[in-house]
Amino acid sequence: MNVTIKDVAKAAGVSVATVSRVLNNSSAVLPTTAENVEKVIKDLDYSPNFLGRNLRKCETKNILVIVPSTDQNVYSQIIKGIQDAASPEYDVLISTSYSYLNTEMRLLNMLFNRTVDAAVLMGTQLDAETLNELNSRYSIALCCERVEQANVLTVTCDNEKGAYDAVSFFAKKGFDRIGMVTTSNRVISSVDREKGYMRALSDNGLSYDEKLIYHCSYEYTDGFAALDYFWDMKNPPRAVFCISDLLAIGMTKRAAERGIEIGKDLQICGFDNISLSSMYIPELTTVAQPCYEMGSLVVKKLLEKMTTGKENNETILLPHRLIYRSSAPSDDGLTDN
Amino acid sequence: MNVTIKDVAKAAGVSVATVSRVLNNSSAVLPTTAENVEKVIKDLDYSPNFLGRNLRKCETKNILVIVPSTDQNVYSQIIKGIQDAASPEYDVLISTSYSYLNTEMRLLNMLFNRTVDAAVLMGTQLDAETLNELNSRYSIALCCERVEQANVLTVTCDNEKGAYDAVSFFAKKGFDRIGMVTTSNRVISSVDREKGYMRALSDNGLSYDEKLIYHCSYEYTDGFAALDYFWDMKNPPRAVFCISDLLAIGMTKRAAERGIEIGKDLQICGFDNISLSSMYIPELTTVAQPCYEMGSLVVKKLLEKMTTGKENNETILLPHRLIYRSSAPSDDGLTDN
DNA sequence: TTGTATGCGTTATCAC
DNA sequence: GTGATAACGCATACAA
Repeated sequence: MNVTIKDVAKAAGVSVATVSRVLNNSSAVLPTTAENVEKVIKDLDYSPNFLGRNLRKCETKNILVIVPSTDQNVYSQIIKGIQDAASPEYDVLISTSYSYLNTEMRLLNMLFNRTVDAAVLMGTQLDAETLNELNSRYSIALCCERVEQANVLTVTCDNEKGAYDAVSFFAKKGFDRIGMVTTSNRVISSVDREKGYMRALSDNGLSYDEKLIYHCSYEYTDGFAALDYFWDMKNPPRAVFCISDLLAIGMTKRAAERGIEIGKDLQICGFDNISLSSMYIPELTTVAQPCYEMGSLVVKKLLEKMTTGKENNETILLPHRLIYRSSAPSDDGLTDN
Repeated sequence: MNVTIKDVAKAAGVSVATVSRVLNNSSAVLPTTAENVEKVIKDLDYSPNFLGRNLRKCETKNILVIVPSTDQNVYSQIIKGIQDAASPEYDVLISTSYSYLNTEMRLLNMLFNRTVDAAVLMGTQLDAETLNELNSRYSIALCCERVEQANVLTVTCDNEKGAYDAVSFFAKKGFDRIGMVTTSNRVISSVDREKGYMRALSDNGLSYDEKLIYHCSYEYTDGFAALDYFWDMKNPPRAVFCISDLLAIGMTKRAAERGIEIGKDLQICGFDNISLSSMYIPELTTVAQPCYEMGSLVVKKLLEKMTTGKENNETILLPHRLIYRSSAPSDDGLTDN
């Protein structure tokens, strides 16, 4: 077996209590004995077993972050914010659910069995009832994707307003037929972005045409079909708002294949500002989520909640930002709103 | 406090030992008592505290995976392979080091303090000596990036041969001046890829010209300067091999800005086959690493090592694949080698 | 300032 | 088939 606190105590000629004390520099220990113990610890290359410590203290200083995936999305940027806010007090453990409810449940076991003290759920598949039940017994928070009726600490951005701003921008630029690509899956962020689209149409005196809405899945390749759908209409929209950058990039890719020039023949705006959006050719105009801030804030609030013990189930909407790049018109001549 | 095994035992009118037995269905329990206990477990919504279990069993069934980052690289694809190979017996905990040695060391504490049973290190900053020391006391493995002199279980791909194939391809297509973009940082995969470049030149009767090598960092934006460097030469190379897709995409982006047509004026080949490489315009010719297989295999071998207790510090090179896309010539008229 | 003793929640060994 | 009970490694209340 490994070297334990007992071995250190024996070698140092003190009690385990004293060793424990120097480990946690909890109460006063004579400098000389402390020095001696530390020397032994180094000599024996002792490293405390946290299973014992955690069991005793009823805490692990681990935070679990469940993300659907880490490829081509906003999560890796959010994770950085989470990490920084948690460090150095807490370690952040990331796990991917691949959007499977079963996998997510299995990962949540780490919360139930005390492997972690808290969990941040991004794009959760859990329903409101389950979340509320969970929230009453464990420290959890949502990030990115809120859940309707869930009374759980949530940090996200104003998806409705983000979409509203993007679509209003197109309207103000003179486009009267504006398409939208959204998900068939009724994810709340998509629904919110659809609402923003609707409100922008209405506020700008544009009529709603259901043919201008294209429903599909999340994949980049779904953007191909979206482009074809719109461009093969009798009277194609000349501006399209996509509820995600990935779909927008899929459209752009397909447009290039068909010789359609994005930013000229067709204007496209995405949502998220994933790192890819500024790397692409052409660069993608998009609604930026404040990823780092979202990650940072959700952990800050969560830890606050854990230390104070005060209930806090607020939903915080962080401000988005419309980023003008080449896939859509510049913002010249428009006053800020 | 929470409901424990004791509470269940009391409520079920049996001993904690019996409850433990039904939990682990270790030894035979009367079906009727088992049924009863399970009912109580459900009623009390009991969930075993793994800190106790782990402490007792000296294992956590957790595997730590340390990655430099998850944005725009091969790691997210490798993680999927790791996850699948570990599941359902082990949980996979991912943590990002952002390539900081200090952070990596801090994360390795989870190994020392028994929060995890094993660790997979990707692109580690640790030196061979430290790794060997670690390997003698803990279950670790390297993936993606090997470390010279480190006698540790390693799964990666044949970087030298991958580069060799890419550069040979250019040579066979008639290019006699082939550039290379590599990292100033002496990372072993870069060094191996450079070696492959050299050997391909030599095997194809091409002379080495140090001016055709551009050294920079890892960032996508470093590709910009690389493009400028080559294109502003008196006699620019018409084919360039980049040791990473990200650098190749940076070059492509800058080329578009300058009106240089990649795949026509200039041929570019990357390395890695990150998901972005097939999404980009133009699509990137690249050397594909078998990411999923690498992740899957490293965990398989690691678990094998842990269960059998047999030492296994082999280095396994998985086969790469040259993927022909639009940023470089097609492979028409070339025989397979 | 330091040591002794107890308990955290669980599993495993031994009786019965 | 089941129940006591010791142990896992540690932190802490209490005694000294």
